[in-house]
Amino acid sequence: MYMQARAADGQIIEVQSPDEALEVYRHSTSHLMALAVTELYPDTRLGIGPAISDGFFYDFQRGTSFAEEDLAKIEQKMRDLVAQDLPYQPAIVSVEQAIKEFGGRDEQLKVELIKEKCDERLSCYRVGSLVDFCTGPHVLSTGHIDPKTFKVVSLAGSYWKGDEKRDRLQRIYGTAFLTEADLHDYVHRLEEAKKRDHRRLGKDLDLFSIHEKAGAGFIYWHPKGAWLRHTIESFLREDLLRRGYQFVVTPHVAKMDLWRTSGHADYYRQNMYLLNIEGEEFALKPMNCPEHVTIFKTHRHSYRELPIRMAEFGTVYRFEKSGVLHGTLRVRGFTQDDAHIFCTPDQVYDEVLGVLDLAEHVLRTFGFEKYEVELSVWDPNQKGKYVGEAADWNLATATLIRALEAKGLPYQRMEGEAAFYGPKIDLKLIDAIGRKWQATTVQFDFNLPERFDAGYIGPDAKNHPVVMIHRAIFGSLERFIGILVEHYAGAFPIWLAPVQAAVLPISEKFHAYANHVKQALQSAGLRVHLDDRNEKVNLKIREGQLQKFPYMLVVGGREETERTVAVRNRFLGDEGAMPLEKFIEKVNDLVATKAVRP
RNA sequence: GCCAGCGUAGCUCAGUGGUAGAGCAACUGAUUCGUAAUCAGUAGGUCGUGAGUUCAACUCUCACCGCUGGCUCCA
Repeated sequence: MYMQARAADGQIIEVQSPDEALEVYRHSTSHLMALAVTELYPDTRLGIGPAISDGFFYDFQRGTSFAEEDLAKIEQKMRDLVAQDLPYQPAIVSVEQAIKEFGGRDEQLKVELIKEKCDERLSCYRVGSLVDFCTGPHVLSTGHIDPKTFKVVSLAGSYWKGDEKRDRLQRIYGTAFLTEADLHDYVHRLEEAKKRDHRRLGKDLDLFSIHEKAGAGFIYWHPKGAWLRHTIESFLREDLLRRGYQFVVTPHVAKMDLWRTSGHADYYRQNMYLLNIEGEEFALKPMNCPEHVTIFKTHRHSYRELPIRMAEFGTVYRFEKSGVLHGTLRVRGFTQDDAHIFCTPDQVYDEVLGVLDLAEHVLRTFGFEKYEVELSVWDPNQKGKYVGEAADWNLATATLIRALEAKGLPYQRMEGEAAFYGPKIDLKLIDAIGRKWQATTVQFDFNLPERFDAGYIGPDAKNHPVVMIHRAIFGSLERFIGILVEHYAGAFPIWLAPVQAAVLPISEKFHAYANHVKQALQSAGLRVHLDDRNEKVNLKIREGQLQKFPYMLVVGGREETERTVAVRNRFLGDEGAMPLEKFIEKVNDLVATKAVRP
């Protein structure tokens, strides 16, 4: 057993799993925080206060705002309350009693919640002066919470029930762990994540910049970042060609006519950059699909030509609310590795399987071995929300499931999470420190073929609506590169690294030979940097390590005489001298095999 | 967009109403060096932008822009 807890019926129970114990502990700590807050600020009303993956939060309603300096006071108050060892006392009461109790305390949000969730009876917990509507269980008393295991972390705004039309609440985040060591590890993980932050590394490694003057959410790729992009694009382009894709290129701007046909003018307008030139309306494209359908429609297609797999590195522009922008992970202009597969219903299964296969291969190449799969399906009770026939939806959903099962991919079914135009599969990458990132998506689109009247001629010589599958593997290059930076903490595999080797002459006397080495590597197709500053080799190495160059080649008198290079590996340190040709061979081999580590 | 915090030199950050500071980077010079920072000197800022209060604003007030953490949304 991991912990004793008090269940809602007053019984002492023994919590049987560490996960459950942690949840009880955090939930109890969130009540402790709510007690501290309501004692310090009696004009505060309660929202909800659950345990979450990194700790807990509690939402409060209060006329005045909490300030950052209040957090320390709250934390101190919590410690005082721990010292008082107040019991968590459950009670089972009727709905009428509860509404009277919470109504009397002017806790209107709790009253609303109780009316919504409960029929007859419900449980409440009292701790000190705080009474909360709660199913429990909780720790026995505040004395069972170790003051060294929790922290009040941050302040945020939130909405009641997550609805921006409802009351604005103030959320206070905290974290708690069962042991002091766990809390310490958590703080350490946060620091580690901070070191990997792609915004920090993007600046330090000179990959990209964003400019206030030019607009938030637009990325300027510097030479090193651009190399990454080109390398990633070339890799995918070659792979797609092998898999029977064709590439197209479409404009960044189109007349509103096109967006009216596609429906974007009605349903996506608030996200679009609109232009009015000489009285005519245009928009920057927020999606590539309408233009791809436009190309598809330039010919009549026989079923014999299908499937057509039409790919583009398509740059799209979407107005996003200022508060959501985040480095390269959430921007206003980005390039999707987009493709649309036009096919017949009986080709759908093979095509979906092909996309999953592609995703697996691509993601593995970039060092992502693990990912989570979500299948988003419609809500059959709300058929009015969706376009397309039930038969299409059922076929598409069944096909997605069949393909997932064939690949042996476990998945989570997300009821009612499908887009209005079709069901989809999303893959979430899990990076080196366990965080999840949305990347690959495979979506059916029942909307555009109908709106554009896109079809093919079947064996029966009749027109049939074409099946359209939208898919992206990286999602967007901006986001994917941001994820890659954080995944590798900037130390890219050598095939991706913007600088693959740096040549470090130990003094000016060896610049000639260093130049020779640089030329030789460059001629062999490698990306190389010559550090010919008048600095000590120690400094060059330090900076080279911080720049995460995969290899540094120290050259001095010995190397010049013996026509070698002294190889320093970014991870392993000094590897000793080797002939220049041998080094080139070694690196070319690592590049060709796309080795994740040298 | 909403809540809170923040915006000072290229970068990291001091500076609470009275003449703008440090370290690193840059530049100049010296040093010619063997696996994570050589030494010295020089230069660099309308303190995010615009209004207002004041004899006086980096500092106080308001608006706007941007950033950070969340909410909502999303590739």
